[in-house]
Formats: sequence, structure tokens, C-alpha cells
Amino acid sequence: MKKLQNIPEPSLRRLVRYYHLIKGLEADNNETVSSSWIALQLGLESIQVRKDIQYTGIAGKPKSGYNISELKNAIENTMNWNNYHDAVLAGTGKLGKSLLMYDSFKNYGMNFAVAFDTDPSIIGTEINGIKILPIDKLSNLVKRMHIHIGVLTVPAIVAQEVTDMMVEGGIKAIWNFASYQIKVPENVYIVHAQFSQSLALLTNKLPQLK
Amino acid sequence: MKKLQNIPEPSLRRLVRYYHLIKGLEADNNETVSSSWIALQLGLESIQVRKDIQYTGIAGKPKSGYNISELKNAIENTMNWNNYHDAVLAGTGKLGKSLLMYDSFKNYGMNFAVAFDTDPSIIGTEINGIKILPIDKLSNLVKRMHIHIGVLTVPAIVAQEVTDMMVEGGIKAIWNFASYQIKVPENVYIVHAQFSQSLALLTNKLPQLK
DNA sequence: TAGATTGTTAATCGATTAACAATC
DNA sequence: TAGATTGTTAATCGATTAACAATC
Repeated sequence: MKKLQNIPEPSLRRLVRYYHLIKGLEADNNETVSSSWIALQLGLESIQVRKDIQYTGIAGKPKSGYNISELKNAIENTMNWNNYHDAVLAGTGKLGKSLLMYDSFKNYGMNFAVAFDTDPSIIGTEINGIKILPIDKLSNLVKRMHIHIGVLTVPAIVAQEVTDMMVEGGIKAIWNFASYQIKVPENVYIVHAQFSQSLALLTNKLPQLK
Repeated sequence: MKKLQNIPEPSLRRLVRYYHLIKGLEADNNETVSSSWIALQLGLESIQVRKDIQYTGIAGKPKSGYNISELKNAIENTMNWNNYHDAVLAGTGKLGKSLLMYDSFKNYGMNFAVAFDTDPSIIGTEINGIKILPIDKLSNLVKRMHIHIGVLTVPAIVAQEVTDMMVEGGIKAIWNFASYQIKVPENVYIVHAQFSQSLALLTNKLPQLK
């Protein structure tokens, strides 16, 4: 049984980059990859790559490096991407719809079981095969289906209200796209996914780039 | 003239959260906010909030705290959100389209001037008032219009090719949504915005939450 | 064997936190 | 004035990096 270790957030982010990099390698038929090659591609130091990979629990071989498919599996295991977990999405506006249309989340551990909205004109319809139900059914359905992941793509003004419904239903992790500081009990985990947060990293650097 | 300081990424991310929090405060008519109140709302320590705010260059008042509108402005200045910069988007698939439809980027320092794609059936049309042009015009147009921000929402397989066009045209910052490790010269800044990166932070924690 | 690469242990660096002085 | 809150300086903590031994 693998011991669960808290992997630093920067390491998790880099591991995803390694993952996408070596997926490209698999296509050509390479078998191994070295930390220094990964580092070179990503502009990092090889020791940092080795440290990050150690968090996944696999070992490389001196001289040859890491087995590519083993490393790929190890990252998938670390991220829990080797199987997927049901999720609900609340708020089928432009962004919500776009996420529902995106078919690749299953490769990243998540599957939309059902979506919720308040707009009577779309309730009962489907987006990409995913049924849209009225928001007041959220809490009960989530409880009944034992769903633990909620994706929040509602307007800021109702973000807390919908969050409370999710928490009431037993949601344990919220992927929050709403520009609102939702409050949750201590045992609920939030990942902030606002575009503004990511974009801030870019716009903040602009004066130094021109 | 404010000195440019490199603000740590975690601080930038938290500052965006403070920003959304105090925007809610402005609506009610509060005038000041304390670091301890912000910290309480976000589950942080007040000293960390004060440290982050110091990066924006403003000073608070002992006993009363920070002036809310001053703090809001200071964060906007730090992120360069007080005016906006033209950007181009390449790849008008589901995600690209959804970003073009999103009208709030102007509030976060960015404005789509034009978009690019390869699909002849949509070239020449507009999405949300933004013209879609053939990708081979990208480099020249970007150069001519002095655009410095590129948003990459193309399939992984062409990500490097399109990146090269952007770089050739003089793009200095790339907001990359493609699941591909694009390579750029040292003077080009990349922000990784893949859903998988953000989602990894959530799925990695799942075993501890259930 | 020699050389390349991993993995361990220790050192460094930078971000966070603590203590407390300054001040409104 | 007393008390609340900021801001500074120092201490701590955790992530990154360096040095080098282990090993294929």
C-alpha cells in the first residue's frame, strides 16, 4: 500500500507538464527518458525533475533513466487519473456548457454524471449526453448517487448558495470557476480555477516583457 | 515611478482572491478592511495577507486597516488590469469559442482583437464580434498591430507550429491551454492554463477526502 | 571498466510565520 | 489614553539546489 504523501503544489503542476511531454515521446517509440532531458525541454534543473518524480514513488535506473510507460502510469496513479470519479456541474452558461462539451476530463479522473441549472428553458435537455436538472434537486441527487466532486460555473451572486447545496449533499471537492470567495466547512477541499487567477500571472508580467 | 518587484506566484494568486472578496465588500458600503478580516474569510493568517498587500505598494492605517477602494486599485495596478491589452486567440474550437464569448477579460487586462483558425467554413465569420482569420495571416497581423499576447487553444498536434507563428510575429506572452509543452525563446513568457493542471490539484487530493 | 544517470544527504534560498515596535 | 491594527525585523519552515556516493 503506497503511503500518501502531501506533494507540494508546484511539484503537482510540474508533474502534469512532464506527463504531457512524455505522452509525446510514447508516440515515437522511445522506452526511457532521463531527468536531464525532461529538464532541458522544460527549462528546469534535472535535480528538480528527479525530486518531483520521487513523489510518484517510482525509481529510475542509473545510466538509462526512467521507463516512460512506468513514469506515465506513476503520474496517472498520483493524480488518480487511472480511473474516473463522477462529478456534477452547476451552472450551464457559456463556460459550463463548454466544460460539459469537453470530452477529455475522463482522462483526468473526472466524469460529469449530471448538470444543474435554474433556466426552465434548458432544464430537461441534454448537453453532450449529460442531463440538465433543476438546481433544487442537486443536494438530494448528489447524496443518493454518492458524488463527491462539484464543478461550480454559476454567477458570483449565487455561488455561495449553490456551494451550500453541494456541501449539504456531501460534495467533498469543489472545482470553483466562479469569481467569488465561497466558504465551506474545513473538510471540503476547494481548487480555485478562475481564469482571472491564471491570467493575473500573465498580465502582472507584461511591463517586463514589452 | 513604482519599482517593479517580482511577486511570488502564490502571492499573486492570493491577491486575486482578495480582489474578488473586497469587490463584494464595496457593494455594501464599507470603507476599510483589515488583514485579519480577509484572513478569516479565506482561512489564512493575517500576517500573510499584510505581506501580500505590501507587494502592491500601498499602506494601511493602524487601527482601521486598508481603504477598500485604494486596495482594489492597488491590486488592479499590480495586475495591470486598469487598462487592457490587445490579444489574439488561435484555435476556435469549443474552448476557444467559449473564451471569445467571455466578455469579462477586459476587466482582467486583456481584449481579443482577432482570432485565427484553419477551418475554411468559419474563416471570415465572427464570434462575439471578433473576426476569425486564416492562421497563415497570424504572424503578419500580429506584427503589424503590435500585439503582444497570444492565447493558444489549438489541438496539441499543431501547438508548436502555431506557437512559432506567434513568436515570429512578436508575441511576448502566451496563455497556453493546449496540452503540449510548447518551446519558446527565453524572452517569451508562458502561462500554463491547462484544465488538467488545475484539475490535478483536485484529483490528487481525492483519496484523502472520501 | 568507464561513464552516465539516479538517489541521498546536506546546504541554500525564498516564502511564511512570529514577535513586537510603531502609530492611528 | 488604551487598544486595535499595521509594518518591520528576525526566526522558522519548506522547497529548491548542490555535492557526491551508488549503481547500472
